Amino acid sequence: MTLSEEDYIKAIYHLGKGENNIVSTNEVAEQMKTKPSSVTDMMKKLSEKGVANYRKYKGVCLTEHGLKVALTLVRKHRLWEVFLVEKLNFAWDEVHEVAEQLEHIKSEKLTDSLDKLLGFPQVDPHGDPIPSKNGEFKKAVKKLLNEVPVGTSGTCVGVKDSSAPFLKFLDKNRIALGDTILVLEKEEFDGSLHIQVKGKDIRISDQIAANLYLKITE
Amino acid sequence: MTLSEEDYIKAIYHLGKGENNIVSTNEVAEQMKTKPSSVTDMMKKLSEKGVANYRKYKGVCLTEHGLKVALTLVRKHRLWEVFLVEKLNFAWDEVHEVAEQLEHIKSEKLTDSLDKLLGFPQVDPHGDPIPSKNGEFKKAVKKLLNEVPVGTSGTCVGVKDSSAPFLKFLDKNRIALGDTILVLEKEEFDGSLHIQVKGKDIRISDQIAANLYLKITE
DNA sequence: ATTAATATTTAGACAAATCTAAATATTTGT
DNA sequence: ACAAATATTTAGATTTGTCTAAATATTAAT
Repeated sequence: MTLSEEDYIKAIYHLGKGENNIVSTNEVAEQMKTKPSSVTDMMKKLSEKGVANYRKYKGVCLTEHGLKVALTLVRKHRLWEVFLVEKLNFAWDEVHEVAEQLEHIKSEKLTDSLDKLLGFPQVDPHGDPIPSKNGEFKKAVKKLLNEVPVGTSGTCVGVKDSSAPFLKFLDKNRIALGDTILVLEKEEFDGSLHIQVKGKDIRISDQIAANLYLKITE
Repeated sequence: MTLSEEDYIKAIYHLGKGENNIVSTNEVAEQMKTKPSSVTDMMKKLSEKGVANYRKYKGVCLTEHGLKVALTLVRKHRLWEVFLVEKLNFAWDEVHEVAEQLEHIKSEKLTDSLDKLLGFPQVDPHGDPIPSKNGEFKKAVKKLLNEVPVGTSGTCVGVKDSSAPFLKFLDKNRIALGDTILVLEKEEFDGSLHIQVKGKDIRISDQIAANLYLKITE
């Protein structure tokens, strides 16, 4: 599998939202930052190789085999992201570009050893689940912190309100993007929450919780 | 710099034995497993890019800039080899192929963080020195263990006698390829040695020492 | 149901990296 | 110093992945 072929497979996978939906030539072209005519050529090639089902004017989706390739790429990408953050102290938002390169390294032994070194992580630094060696993995959804039930654990991935006061609050309470948050308790009276972040217990109001996005794997 | 260009630069570097000697088209072709005509084309390109000095029929060597590129590649290759052995428990002889891929990853931050994670190693698992960030590095030489002075430390990289009894002796004494050996003392009378391997002190005869290759950085 | 707008494909060209075969230069042996 | 052997380059072709422009198919709108 060529570097370029792998990139197209990943594009089809991601545009299909992990559901392997049929995606259009133009969608792929936009994602890959190429022209539709280039996509048509590549779709024919991927079809011949048995990794994609392509029908003229109808769009393309992955075959069973293509899906396996895509999941392996996603697995490698996310494992490397964990490595960069956990072992090399990269920041949350610095890992993507390098992981795009590292995901193409071909060595099953390398991938599995890395998985082991990292303690078989379930999610990457963006809270997205990491496919297992045999390609199974959970779906992730993004929800506001005040909408999840008690006992839920997830990764903090964004804010709804990005005003200075709110961001200052988060900073003061040591809540940062990429942190894992566990909901310990919810106060019925005012909807305030008791949560755990980086091993510390804190209490936050419903308003705060209504402005924090969590990514949770179901 | 293209993947292919980088491979040619490394080939020129290695054929020049780290001395940046002029190397011939045919030598490069053999090393790269391509045809001489392909090499000619690439040499012209590398010359135009300012990384090599190529003169028709005369051969090629690297420019100052090309040498820098080569040393960066060697640095990355060897750091990844250390990573694979130290962190992922790869064996001595399993690392090369994967490192060939990893050395092309472009991220200065990644390289330097890796260097730090590994504790700024001086040599790779084959005993070859690792260039520093700014391109300085020591040369390594291969010598028989009985020929080095007391106090010398090096990496065990091979055997002269590969008979079963000798290999069995090494195994019994826990001496393996890739191990670091330090010469503590030499007995003048019979030339026997007192050495340290993996934290253990052992004594070996001159005959044993005369059949073990050590790689030492001067 | 036709036309207009949009999406997709085809045809032909290009750059990178390679190859083969032929031409040319250099080196070696006498 | 000259012929033979060897090394190197040139010319022209091929593959991969891309592009533009033109042709064709699909979809949407009246």
